[in-house]
Amino acid sequence: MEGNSTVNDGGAGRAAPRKRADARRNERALLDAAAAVFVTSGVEAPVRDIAARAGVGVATIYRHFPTRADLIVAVYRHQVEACAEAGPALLESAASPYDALRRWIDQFVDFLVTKHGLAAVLQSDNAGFDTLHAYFLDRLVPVCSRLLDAAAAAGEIRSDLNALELMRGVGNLCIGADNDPRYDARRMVALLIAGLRPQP
Amino acid sequence: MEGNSTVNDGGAGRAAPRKRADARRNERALLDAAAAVFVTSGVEAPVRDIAARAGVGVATIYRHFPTRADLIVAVYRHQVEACAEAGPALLESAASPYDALRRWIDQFVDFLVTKHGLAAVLQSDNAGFDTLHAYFLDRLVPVCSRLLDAAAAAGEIRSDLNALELMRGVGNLCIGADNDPRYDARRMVALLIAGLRPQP
DNA sequence: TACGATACGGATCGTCGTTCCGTTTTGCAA
DNA sequence: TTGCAAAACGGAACGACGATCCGTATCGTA
Repeated sequence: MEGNSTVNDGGAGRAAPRKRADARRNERALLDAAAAVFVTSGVEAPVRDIAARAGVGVATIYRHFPTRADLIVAVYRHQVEACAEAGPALLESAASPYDALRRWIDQFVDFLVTKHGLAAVLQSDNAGFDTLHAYFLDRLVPVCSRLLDAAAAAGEIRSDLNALELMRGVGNLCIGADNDPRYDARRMVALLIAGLRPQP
Repeated sequence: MEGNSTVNDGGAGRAAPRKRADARRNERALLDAAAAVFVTSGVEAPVRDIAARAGVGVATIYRHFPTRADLIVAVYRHQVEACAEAGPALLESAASPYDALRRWIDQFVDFLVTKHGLAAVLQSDNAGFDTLHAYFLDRLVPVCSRLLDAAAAAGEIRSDLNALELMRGVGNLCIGADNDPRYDARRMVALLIAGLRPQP
């Protein structure tokens, strides 16, 4: 678990051309800088700020992460993976499939609301963010779908539900959850999840 | 119901200084142009586009509508008012308070999803949009609150609900409802409203 | 018709994303 | 160690945009 983080090391693929030392150093510096700047200024922080924090020129950022989406994905990949892997685990440990679903969504919400502006950008129709969109959806929708199916099979929720739609709904509810103490995204998400139950 | 649309005509106030003819003409032209451009390019369309469409210079836009929020409010004021007034009406005509609430939310959602990018900007933490935020909330939250209270009094929904939070939740769910046929905001909102019912 | 106030329009400034290009660094081989 | 080509770098430069400034044109009135 090391080496060229973003692209290489698919495992089997031919020729890992092995990047230069300064390139690897800068990529690491950029990831650290981006993570730090994201915390204080949000995921839409100016490119120049991130470059400055990392002590590199702006072009270097584009060389390593062609779009902002690539940078964001790289920064949060670990946490997204953790969330994805938590799905099956919860399904085993929780009292019921519905409970597993509820807890998993909670975890996802916890992740989102602590990332300044991530939820907002996650649904941006801005082309160039569709990579980000795609990554999150590809990784998490199947997990959510499994949980949904299990809960539906147990008769705990309605069966006409679509995982992608639910994930987007939850993501949307998390937008602006920071910077306004009057709005509690967790409570709204809880309401949405409560709405999944079979209607009387 | 005419005259200086944005500021004057509060009714009682001293001296409606009566703006110049060209000023009134331009304000009207700007409102029409903005409405048209918002439809095609969304509410975040470049200021220059709107000015060009109206046949005026950019400064004129800022003279009449200091912030973009002012322009958006002016363009949609009628429809927001209509929505606000529909609340009490529905409460009388609907079969039950919960039904009135459901229909009112539906109407609000219909309004939001047909306005390119309005829902997104409605929760933007960007200062300068807080005028917009404030207008929508001031006008609609009390209406929603009445509906909520009525439904709660009838025992149709839980009573621990907050109108502001609900409005923001609904607004958030409407973000990105256009430009992605896989996401149906109406369905998610319906789920959220279903979640309002007293839990078993 | 003349004049002051009002409003106008486009030039201008600062910010930001993105690209371009001359320079520096690195890895490797002689 | 030294030489060199490929790889990577950094900052200048460009275009889009929001916002402001200022010289000019227009309107209402005396």
